[in-house]
Amino acid sequence: MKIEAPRLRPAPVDINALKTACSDCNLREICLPAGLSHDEIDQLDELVYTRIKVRRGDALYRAGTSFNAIYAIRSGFFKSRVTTRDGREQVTGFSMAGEILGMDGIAHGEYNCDAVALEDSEICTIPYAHLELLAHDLPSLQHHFHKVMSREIVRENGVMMLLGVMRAEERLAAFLLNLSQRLNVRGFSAVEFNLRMTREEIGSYLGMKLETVSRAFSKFHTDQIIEVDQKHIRIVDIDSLRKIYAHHSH
Amino acid sequence: MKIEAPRLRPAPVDINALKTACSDCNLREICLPAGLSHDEIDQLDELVYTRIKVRRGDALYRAGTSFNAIYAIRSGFFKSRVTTRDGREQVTGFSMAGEILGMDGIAHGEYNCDAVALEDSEICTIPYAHLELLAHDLPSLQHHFHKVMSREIVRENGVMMLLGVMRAEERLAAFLLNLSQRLNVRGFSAVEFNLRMTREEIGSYLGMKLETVSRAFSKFHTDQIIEVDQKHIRIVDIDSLRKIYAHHSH
DNA sequence: TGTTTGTTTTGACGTAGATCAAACAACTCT
DNA sequence: AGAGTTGTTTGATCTACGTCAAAACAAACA
Repeated sequence: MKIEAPRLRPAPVDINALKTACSDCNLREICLPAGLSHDEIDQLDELVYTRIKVRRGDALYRAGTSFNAIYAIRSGFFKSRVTTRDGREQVTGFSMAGEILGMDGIAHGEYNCDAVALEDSEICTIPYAHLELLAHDLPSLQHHFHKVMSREIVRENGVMMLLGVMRAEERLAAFLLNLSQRLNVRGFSAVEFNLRMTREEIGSYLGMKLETVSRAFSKFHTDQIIEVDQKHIRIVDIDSLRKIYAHHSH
Repeated sequence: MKIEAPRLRPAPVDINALKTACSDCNLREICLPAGLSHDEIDQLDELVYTRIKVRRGDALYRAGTSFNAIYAIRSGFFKSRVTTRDGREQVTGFSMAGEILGMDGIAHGEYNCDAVALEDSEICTIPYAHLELLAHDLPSLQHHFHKVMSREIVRENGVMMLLGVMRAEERLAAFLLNLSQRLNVRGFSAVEFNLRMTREEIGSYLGMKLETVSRAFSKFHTDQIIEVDQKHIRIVDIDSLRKIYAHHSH
């Protein structure tokens, strides 16, 4: 029997539950409002007036559709992916509550990726034109938005490192440590969680085949570094995981 | 791998030669001023008051040093790289005239990469604090700066695709086509150019070993797709190159 | 001009991870 | 509850690319 990892999110059913403003949102320290004053967040509330639900498997937006908003994840989990003509997908990232999606659309006026929900999710829509106007009035918002974009650049640098120089087990260790850290920031356990994505999606993200992902999981299990039961992961020996990640040797 | 000692910026030789303003710069349609009105570019001129030279092999900035400016390449060629503790480098990008460096520094107040000149280069320094102020007065500058950052995100998406799903020859084809296109935009030949980087640096960027890069070049040569003489490249059959790139099959 | 040092090419061989295949476990839908 | 579908694990085999080695070449320097 699998153990459910602790969750913060209560499942809101009615429409009123969705009418949560940034100022009330428990993600405000992580999300776009991070670093803004109380008054500033109040102004942001007026900007983020549309909240939508995206069901598991549905796309929040698709590559090629016209860009006019960025999105903050209020709850749920997403993958971003780019796809080739011949149908092969590269997962470019996984995103969780408090993270921003859609910044790839600013460049050319259309999104570059698909953003697909890996579980039922709630999304705050931030119309980009409004954001620009508000950023004009709130320098700290402007600055923070730059930071968010820059962080995405830095994150992608890290993925390039992963894909370019690391071996299969190092990649998976890096992936698990990254998830662990981000979940921890959000008040979840750093050592026990449920994966929201398949082995194939992990593999696509890490540039390896699903079988190789599976084998690496099994190897970590054998070495008593993690416990794996399907999507449920428990990190038993995080130091070993860090060592595998940091080693990079050879 | 050679380790370059960090150097302080060399004194510019002729201050007048360097005193080119954005408004006079032939890169203004490509660089940060792109899309700004004449008046707006004049304002930008006041912002970009420091120009420096960086000699081949020297770093414009290094990972970990504190961020306070972004840089526009006026002339020359750069690689950006991230390095692991154990000294392995991943080249995250190559940059040429009109392109912007240093946006990775906004996220955490320090640069995430080293930016190393691959030839003697001239750089326009854009103090970030000033840029934020000016962007406040010039909405179109703000918008364009967002675009530049977003483009970097999109570019990195493409590299992830390269590294994640493409095979060696596809990667090299993509690389050559990308270089060709960017050189062409700048008024250079799209089919004949000199590489500024070594096989090893290309390999690091593309996630393959220098021998594999060399073999792929030789293969293209044998197949009469390109002519290669050391760093000099002539694309003979660009359609074949595109086919190799677009194919992605298998 | 010759010596050194770094870069590129090419060949022979090894291997991490891909591919193929099969059994199984877990969801979905009726 | 049962049938179909999708995801996961594991084994056997294959291969694209890495590794090692050596020679040719080019650039840097004395």
